[in-house]
Amino acid sequence: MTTNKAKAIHELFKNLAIGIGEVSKIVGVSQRQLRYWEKKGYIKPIDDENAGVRRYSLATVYLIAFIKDQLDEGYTLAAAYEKSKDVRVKSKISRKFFKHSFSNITVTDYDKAYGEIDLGEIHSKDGESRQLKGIVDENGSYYRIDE
DNA sequence: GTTCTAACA
DNA sequence: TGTTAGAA
Repeated sequence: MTTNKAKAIHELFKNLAIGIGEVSKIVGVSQRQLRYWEKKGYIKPIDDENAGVRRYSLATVYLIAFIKDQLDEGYTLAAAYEKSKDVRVKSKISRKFFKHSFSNITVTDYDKAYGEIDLGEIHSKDGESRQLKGIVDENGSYYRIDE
Protein backbone atom coordinates (compact mmCIF):
# COMPACT_ATOMS: atom_id res chain seq x y z
CA MET A 1 0.00 0.00 0.00
CA THR A 2 1.30 3.46 -0.80
CA THR A 3 1.85 5.84 2.06
CA ASN A 4 -0.57 8.22 0.38
CA LYS A 5 -3.28 5.65 0.49
CA ALA A 6 -2.52 4.91 4.13
CA LYS A 7 -2.69 8.59 4.90
CA ALA A 8 -5.98 8.92 3.09
CA ILE A 9 -7.44 6.07 5.09
CA HIS A 10 -6.09 7.60 8.26
CA GLU A 11 -7.79 10.86 7.32
CA LEU A 12 -10.98 8.96 6.66
CA PHE A 13 -10.95 7.44 10.12
CA LYS A 14 -10.06 10.75 11.66
CA ASN A 15 -13.03 12.40 10.00
CA LEU A 16 -15.48 9.63 10.68
CA ALA A 17 -18.24 10.83 12.92
CA ILE A 18 -21.47 9.35 14.14
CA GLY A 19 -24.55 10.89 15.65
CA ILE A 20 -25.80 10.61 19.18
CA GLY A 21 -28.58 8.22 18.24
CA GLU A 22 -26.27 5.64 16.78
CA VAL A 23 -23.69 5.96 19.53
CA SER A 24 -26.44 5.48 22.05
CA LYS A 25 -27.77 2.43 20.26
CA ILE A 26 -24.40 0.81 19.66
CA VAL A 27 -22.70 1.49 22.97
CA GLY A 28 -25.77 1.19 25.11
CA VAL A 29 -25.63 4.60 26.72
CA SER A 30 -28.71 6.78 26.66
CA GLN A 31 -28.73 10.04 24.78
CA ARG A 32 -29.61 11.71 28.05
CA GLN A 33 -26.46 10.29 29.62
CA LEU A 34 -24.35 11.37 26.68
CA ARG A 35 -25.58 14.96 27.01
CA TYR A 36 -25.03 14.80 30.75
CA TRP A 37 -21.49 13.49 30.40
CA GLU A 38 -20.81 16.29 27.99
CA LYS A 39 -22.09 18.88 30.42
CA LYS A 40 -19.81 17.43 33.07
CA GLY A 41 -16.90 17.76 30.66
CA TYR A 42 -16.12 14.08 30.20
CA ILE A 43 -16.82 13.87 26.51
CA LYS A 44 -16.83 16.39 23.73
CA PRO A 45 -18.58 16.19 20.38
CA ILE A 46 -16.76 17.24 17.24
CA ASP A 47 -16.70 20.97 16.72
CA ASP A 48 -19.34 21.29 14.10
CA GLU A 49 -19.94 24.27 11.90
CA ASN A 50 -23.62 23.53 11.56
CA ALA A 51 -24.34 23.72 15.24
CA GLY A 52 -27.42 22.00 16.43
CA VAL A 53 -26.51 18.36 16.32
CA ARG A 54 -23.79 16.45 18.14
CA ARG A 55 -21.41 14.27 16.20
CA TYR A 56 -18.79 12.13 17.85
CA SER A 57 -15.37 11.09 16.58
CA LEU A 58 -14.37 7.44 16.59
CA ALA A 59 -11.96 8.15 19.44
CA THR A 60 -14.79 9.64 21.47
CA VAL A 61 -16.98 6.64 20.74
CA TYR A 62 -14.27 4.39 22.11
CA LEU A 63 -14.00 6.61 25.17
CA ILE A 64 -17.76 6.39 25.66
CA ALA A 65 -17.63 2.61 25.33
CA PHE A 66 -14.79 2.47 27.84
CA ILE A 67 -16.65 4.57 30.36
CA LYS A 68 -19.74 2.46 29.85
CA ASP A 69 -17.75 -0.69 30.58
CA GLN A 70 -16.35 0.79 33.76
CA LEU A 71 -19.81 1.88 34.82
CA ASP A 72 -21.06 -1.64 34.30
CA GLU A 73 -18.26 -2.88 36.51
CA GLY A 74 -19.41 -0.65 39.30
CA TYR A 75 -17.18 2.38 38.98
CA THR A 76 -18.61 5.84 39.31
CA LEU A 77 -18.69 8.09 36.28
CA ALA A 78 -15.92 10.25 37.71
CA ALA A 79 -13.76 7.23 38.51
CA ALA A 80 -14.38 5.76 35.08
CA TYR A 81 -13.25 8.96 33.42
CA GLU A 82 -10.11 9.18 35.56
CA LYS A 83 -9.30 5.63 34.61
CA SER A 84 -9.74 6.45 30.95
CA LYS A 85 -7.24 9.26 31.31
CA ASP A 86 -4.86 6.83 32.94
CA VAL A 87 -4.99 4.31 30.13
CA ARG A 88 -4.72 7.13 27.61
CA VAL A 89 -1.39 8.38 28.95
CA LYS A 90 -0.05 4.90 29.51
CA SER A 91 -0.88 3.96 25.94
CA LYS A 92 0.79 7.11 24.77
CA ILE A 93 3.92 6.36 26.76
CA SER A 94 3.96 2.84 25.39
CA ARG A 95 3.66 4.04 21.83
CA LYS A 96 6.39 6.61 22.31
CA PHE A 97 8.68 3.96 23.72
CA PHE A 98 8.06 1.23 21.19
CA LYS A 99 7.71 3.47 18.19
CA HIS A 100 11.46 3.77 17.85
CA SER A 101 12.20 0.21 18.85
CA PHE A 102 10.16 -2.01 16.63
CA SER A 103 11.56 -0.86 13.33
CA ASN A 104 14.04 -3.69 13.15
CA ILE A 105 12.59 -7.16 13.16
CA THR A 106 14.46 -10.07 11.69
CA VAL A 107 12.37 -13.04 10.71
CA THR A 108 14.07 -16.31 11.53
CA ASP A 109 11.22 -18.60 10.50
CA TYR A 110 8.39 -17.42 8.30
CA ASP A 111 6.19 -20.47 8.74
CA LYS A 112 6.41 -20.56 12.50
CA ALA A 113 6.53 -16.78 12.90
CA TYR A 114 9.81 -16.78 14.74
CA GLY A 115 11.98 -13.71 14.79
CA GLU A 116 14.23 -11.30 16.59
CA ILE A 117 13.14 -7.81 17.52
CA ASP A 118 15.85 -5.24 17.87
CA LEU A 119 14.87 -3.36 21.02
CA GLY A 120 17.76 -0.96 20.87
CA GLU A 121 20.99 -0.21 22.59
CA ILE A 122 21.82 -0.72 26.22
CA HIS A 123 24.21 1.80 27.70
CA SER A 124 25.94 0.24 30.68
CA LYS A 125 28.10 2.02 33.24
CA ASP A 126 31.30 0.40 32.03
CA GLY A 127 30.88 2.20 28.78
CA GLU A 128 30.13 -0.96 26.89
CA SER A 129 27.33 -0.84 24.37
CA ARG A 130 25.17 -3.89 23.88
CA GLN A 131 22.13 -4.75 21.85
CA LEU A 132 18.89 -5.81 23.47
CA LYS A 133 16.93 -8.30 21.43
CA GLY A 134 13.47 -9.69 21.89
CA ILE A 135 13.54 -13.28 20.72
CA VAL A 136 10.61 -15.36 19.60
CA ASP A 137 11.48 -18.98 18.84
CA GLU A 138 10.71 -22.57 19.79
CA ASN A 139 11.58 -21.69 23.40
CA GLY A 140 8.92 -19.00 23.58
CA SER A 141 9.58 -15.29 23.87
CA TYR A 142 12.40 -13.83 25.88
CA TYR A 143 15.05 -11.14 25.95
CA ARG A 144 18.67 -11.55 24.95
CA ILE A 145 21.62 -9.22 25.21
CA ASP A 146 24.11 -9.34 22.38
CA GLU A 147 27.67 -8.06 22.66
C1' DG B 1 -37.38 10.62 11.21
C1' DT B 2 -33.70 12.57 14.29
C1' DT B 3 -31.94 15.67 17.65
C1' DC B 4 -32.37 19.68 20.69
C1' DT B 5 -33.43 21.73 25.38
C1' DA B 6 -35.94 21.95 29.40
C1' DA B 7 -38.79 20.22 32.76
C1' DC B 8 -41.18 16.85 35.41
C1' DA B 9 -41.54 12.19 37.32
C1' DT C 1 -31.62 8.81 35.18
C1' DG C 2 -35.89 8.01 32.36
C1' DT C 3 -39.21 10.15 29.88
C1' DT C 4 -41.80 13.53 27.54
C1' DA C 5 -43.08 18.02 25.35
C1' DG C 6 -42.68 21.04 21.65
C1' DA C 7 -39.54 23.11 18.34
C1' DA C 8 -35.88 22.97 14.73
